[in-house]
Amino acid sequence: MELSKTFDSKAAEERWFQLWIDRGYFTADPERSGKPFSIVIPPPNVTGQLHLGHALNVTLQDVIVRMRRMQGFNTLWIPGTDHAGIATQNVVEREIAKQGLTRHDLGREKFVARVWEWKETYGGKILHQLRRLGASCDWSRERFTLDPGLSRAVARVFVSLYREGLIYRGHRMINWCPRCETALSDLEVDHKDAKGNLWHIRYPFVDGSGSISVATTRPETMLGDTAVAVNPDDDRYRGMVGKTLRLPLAGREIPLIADAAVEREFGTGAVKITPAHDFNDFETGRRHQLAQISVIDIHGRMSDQAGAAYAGLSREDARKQVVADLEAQGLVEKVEPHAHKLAVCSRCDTVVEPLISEQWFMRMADLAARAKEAVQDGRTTFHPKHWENTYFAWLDNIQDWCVSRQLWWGHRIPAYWCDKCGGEPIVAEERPAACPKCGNAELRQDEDVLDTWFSSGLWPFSTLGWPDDTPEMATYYPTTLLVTGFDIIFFWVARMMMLGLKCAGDIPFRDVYITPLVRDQFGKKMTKSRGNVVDPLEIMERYGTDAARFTLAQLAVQGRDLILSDDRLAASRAFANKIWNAARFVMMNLEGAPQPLPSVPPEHLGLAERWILDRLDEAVRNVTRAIDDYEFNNAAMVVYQFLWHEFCDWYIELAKEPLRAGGERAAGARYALLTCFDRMLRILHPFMPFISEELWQALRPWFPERAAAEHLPVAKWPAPAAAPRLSEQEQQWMKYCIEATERINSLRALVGHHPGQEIDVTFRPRLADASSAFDMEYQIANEVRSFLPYLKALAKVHSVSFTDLGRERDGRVVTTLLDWCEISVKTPEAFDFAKARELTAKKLAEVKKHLEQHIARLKNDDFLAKADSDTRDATRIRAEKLKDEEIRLSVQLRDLASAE
RNA sequence: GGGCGGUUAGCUCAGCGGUAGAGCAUCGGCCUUACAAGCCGGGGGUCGCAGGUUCGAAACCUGCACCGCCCA
Repeated sequence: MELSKTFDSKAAEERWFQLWIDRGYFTADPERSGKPFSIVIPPPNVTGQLHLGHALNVTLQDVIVRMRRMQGFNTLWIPGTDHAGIATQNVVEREIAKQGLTRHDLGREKFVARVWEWKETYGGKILHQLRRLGASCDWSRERFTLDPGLSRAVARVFVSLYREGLIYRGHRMINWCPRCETALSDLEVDHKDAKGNLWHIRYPFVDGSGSISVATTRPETMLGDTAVAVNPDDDRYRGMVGKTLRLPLAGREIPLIADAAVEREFGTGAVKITPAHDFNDFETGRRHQLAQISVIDIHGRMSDQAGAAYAGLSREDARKQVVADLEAQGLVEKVEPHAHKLAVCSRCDTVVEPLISEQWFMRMADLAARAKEAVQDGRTTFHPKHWENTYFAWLDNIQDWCVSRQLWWGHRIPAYWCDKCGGEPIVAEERPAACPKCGNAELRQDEDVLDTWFSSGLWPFSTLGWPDDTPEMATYYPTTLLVTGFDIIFFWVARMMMLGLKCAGDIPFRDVYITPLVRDQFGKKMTKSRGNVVDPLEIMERYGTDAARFTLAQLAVQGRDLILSDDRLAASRAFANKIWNAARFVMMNLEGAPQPLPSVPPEHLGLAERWILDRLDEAVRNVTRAIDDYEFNNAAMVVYQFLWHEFCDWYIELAKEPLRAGGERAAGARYALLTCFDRMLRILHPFMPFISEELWQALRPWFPERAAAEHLPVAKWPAPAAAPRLSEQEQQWMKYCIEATERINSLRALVGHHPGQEIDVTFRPRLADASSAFDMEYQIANEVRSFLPYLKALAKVHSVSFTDLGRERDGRVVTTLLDWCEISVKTPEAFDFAKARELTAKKLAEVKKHLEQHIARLKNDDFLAKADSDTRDATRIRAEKLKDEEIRLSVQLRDLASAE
């Protein structure tokens, strides 16, 4: 058997994912043993397309879910989508608009049927994209917020909260989107920077005693003014408060009032009050019992109350007309450019109109207080923790939530009106047969639907079968973890917390991991309007899904944004290639080897074999801890470092020697190579599920410890050995071996030998050991002999010799100093002594500088008195070494000078 | 206006009280039969600025500057 020259990521992705699904590896069973570990996916919008935020979010969830599954947890990861009321309705409205139809032409029933049709055909595209990422969700449990079960949960919650008085109907000011023709919650409104004007308009006093100027960004709303307000402490208007003004164009008489909320610095210090079209003015109007005159209707057009001259005009046209009319009357004092924030619908970007309207609201104060408590007392924890501040801040300033939407796509509000007796609505899960008061059977269900987030808020338990007592609820609720972006803390996290505590009787999740935001290579947020959105599918296509996932995990640092670059992706692809080729090397050396390979007890393994197995154990410990702590970047780095720089760079090279030697030593090396690969691939699997499975399957027949599991997703997470396989002495030998190899290679490059050329090296004791130089020589020779075969192979050493300090130094050598010895290599005939002197002098200067710093520290009484003893010792030892090195470099410099 | 985060090598980022690190890029040498998507070796940083705490600060505190985000 042989591996192809390169890894075909696409073929592996298709092959393994389908097989995993077919085998049911991701299918959860609440009755199974094992500690539960459950996650619900933050449901993406059903109209959604996979973007990098999703890709990151899902990759991180998958990393942790896969590890937990391998660790033997009873794992559940539920996928699904939300129905995205406005967004989905918009999509279908646009579609039928192509045939010149509006939803009203079709009627509610037909239109909703049409939306369902669209959903069945195109909706959930994003879930297929998540599959391509390798998401190990329990796809048999896919949920949709409009599913019958989830809809039942919605109705149950609405009814019970209504009965408790937590849901009520109110006549209040709300955000209204004139294009979507629906109410919006605060969170569905975006604030954009806009360049507008500040119009200063003169309002004359009725008594003819002049006029007062008000400044406004929305002159068209003046038609609905019912007062002008100034700050009571504003000297400019002292004595005028209480007088009556004549509202231009409308002709109405309105009072000049004083209100402390007026900012004296804004405009002229006098502001017009339009209680029916501005949130602040609404409050001011209430304080002063002002009339509310609605001059703009739900279509965003001027109403009859705006006056015959303006009724029917759009807000934009009305503004032009009002300004023109005021100018004609000479009432526009000045117009100045003004930068301000514009409130727009987050779905369609239309300027939002504050309107007074009758809507359904959820009382939030109490729910919010309990949601806050749960985080304060640590039942739920945010990672990183500082996001708790954002969560608290929102809950502290919470307003009642407008939950009704004037849409057709969504959960229709379970409230029924009796037009005969016209009383309170009847709120019930099922349509009542008749009005309980008058017996009228012709009840009319409320036209509105609920905000999508109402059902999303129930997601952590409605997906588990709530309100029924299901085994899923019993086993998996509260869920373990929610992984989401910070922008969703209000939408999901807070509302899930409130509703989970209220309805399911417990927190919805124990941990909340807030992912970084993915930015483009210039550090800009990716937005459609900027056009800098990167398609993750394209990235997966170009670099392979494994590389894309690995890159995202590697860059996922807590508390910092993530900048994705091609360089990083290419590096991950190179990593996959490296693993692939390491496997090819192993395969090459398996010719004729028995399947499975015989197990070799540690005491029969060579030094290098036991060393790499110990190092792997350390890597396993570190990667496990990092994932436990949601440090995905560190986890990925541990795997990368081990695989590439320990296993490939060192162990594979070390193994070549025993493999060549054959016999028992080769068997030991093969054992170590295969055992490493088995475990390495297991810890790689959460990050790179496909290549790991591909190689695991290829090598599996030879694994000395044949796994019970047939495939990696259900293979056991490796457990490190209880004790290290190397003694301390042996650990030191390996350290010396690696160090000596690096130094000799460095010397080889310095003297200009060809990389492949074998060289002779001399070991001698350090100058500092001069007092016992002879013993030292003996000891060093012993140390080196314990790893000499490795050294010869790795550092391409032809012969080694040992000498004590007593013997004459040959001037034509270059030397390097280690903790335990110095190593010299002869210089060739053609050697650039001047350059070598320059380098040595530079190094010497550096060493001197460091040495002086250390000496100064050791002479400092404060340091000696206050630093702890470990630090003092370390400083002393370091100073000795520096001194040693200083002498050695000086000697070398002198030698180089005399040798030429 | 309130708040949060960031500022470390050319780029992307670790480190968060005791010798400044990684990956990529760069430079020199190697096609050494696992891998040129590679191997070996090297160069490169007064850790945003200014104060303070400390024997000692990239790290802790304060202020400032700039960048980004959230909320009003």
